[in-house]
Amino acid sequence: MVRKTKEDAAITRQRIISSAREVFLQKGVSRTSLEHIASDAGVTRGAVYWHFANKAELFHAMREEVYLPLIDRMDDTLLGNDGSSPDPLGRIRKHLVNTVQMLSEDQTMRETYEVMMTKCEYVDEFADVLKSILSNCSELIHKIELAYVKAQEMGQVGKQLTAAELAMDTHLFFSGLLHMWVKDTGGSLFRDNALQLIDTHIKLRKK
Amino acid sequence: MVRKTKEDAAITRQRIISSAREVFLQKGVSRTSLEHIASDAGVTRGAVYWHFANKAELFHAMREEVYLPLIDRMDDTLLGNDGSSPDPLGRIRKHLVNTVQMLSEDQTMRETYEVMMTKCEYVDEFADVLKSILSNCSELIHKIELAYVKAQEMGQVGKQLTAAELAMDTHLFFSGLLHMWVKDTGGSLFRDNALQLIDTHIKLRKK
DNA sequence: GATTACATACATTCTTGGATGTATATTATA
DNA sequence: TATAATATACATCCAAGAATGTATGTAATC
Repeated sequence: MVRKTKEDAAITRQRIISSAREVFLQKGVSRTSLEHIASDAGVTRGAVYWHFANKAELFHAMREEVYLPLIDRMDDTLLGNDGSSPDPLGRIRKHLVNTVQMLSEDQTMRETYEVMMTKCEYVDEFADVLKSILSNCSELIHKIELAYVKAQEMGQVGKQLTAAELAMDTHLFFSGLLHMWVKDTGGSLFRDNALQLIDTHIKLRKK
Repeated sequence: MVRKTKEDAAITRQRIISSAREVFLQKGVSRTSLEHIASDAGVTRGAVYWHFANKAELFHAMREEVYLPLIDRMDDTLLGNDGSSPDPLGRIRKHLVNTVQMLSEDQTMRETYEVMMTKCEYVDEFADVLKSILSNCSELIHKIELAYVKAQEMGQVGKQLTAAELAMDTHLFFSGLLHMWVKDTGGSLFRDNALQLIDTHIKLRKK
């Protein structure tokens, strides 16, 4: 009972990715063998090796499944491509809120973040993932900065600090929040208060 | 040539810890075998197993060597036990600056942070390390809050936000900064600008 | 002489990668 | 349109290495 149709194969591939995410989350990436993933997906290692050259490629597939659509959404919110009212500071806030809400609601995204932040060692084949993250950060900071420039032009935010400085502070705040949110599996410290923490951060630069 | 004196044994133990840190940094914790560590330290696995029950205990020893003294220093700076002038906002700033400077100057601390942030998977025996970190965060946030309370009493900081809110924002900013600092091995984005980023953050709440 | 501080040897368990098998889709051909 | 050829989508098997933990050996110290 082999040689399925292309659609069946695509389903198998997707199942393998989902299983990988789950087992990575439970065992950590290093301690997860391809046999673990295969049996969780109801296939054998043969299937895994057919779709992915090795564990690293599977990891990348898992990551991109979440990251690629995420970046698009962030751009829309931050740069105002979603046709909302011209409220740059509000858009920055909305971007932060949206991301946190997606983490809350989308289990796949939440698990992927948790794997990447606390269940993966960035060495050898995985080392360049960090480079990629850093590069994404640069772009994101720049987009936040653009929003702050507009916010300053509109008088939403004071000019005692530059837009670049404000953007960096916001980005660092949010990086910290995401890290703490993901690690705070109990929820009492950060997860339950994330929206309020964002509001605090935004209030600090109003007027 | 076995059975050294107690001092010799202590030196051996220390060498094993140092080697562990180096090899962890290069290979990641999971891919590091006790044989790797032993040969780097110039001993055999027998010596490693004599001093540590397993890799996890060795990891904890490596971590505590850096963390225990660090927490003491932070308390002194933040709570003003170092007898400096009563400038609470300045003490918060000093705490942030001190930590970044220690990261820059102390290779052992820098490597330990890098291992913990990007070369370790927090599963099974390592899972409770995250709990420990979260718990330390709570205490640290509380100490920052105390400093903000005093800063507000002295009029250094406005009262439109509570000290608890300010402390959370500062802590999240600094968590983000530490993560980015450690990952920014190139240095161009965060390492070279860390002190200025801290000043920006402090300026945002002055007056 | 007992214990310490290791070194050495061994048994076991995991994991990987590759080779090979194989039944079915798909495509080309006639 | 039927069929032959081939590529696909896996499953199965095997060999080899690597890592762990433990058990035991041993020499120096206390």
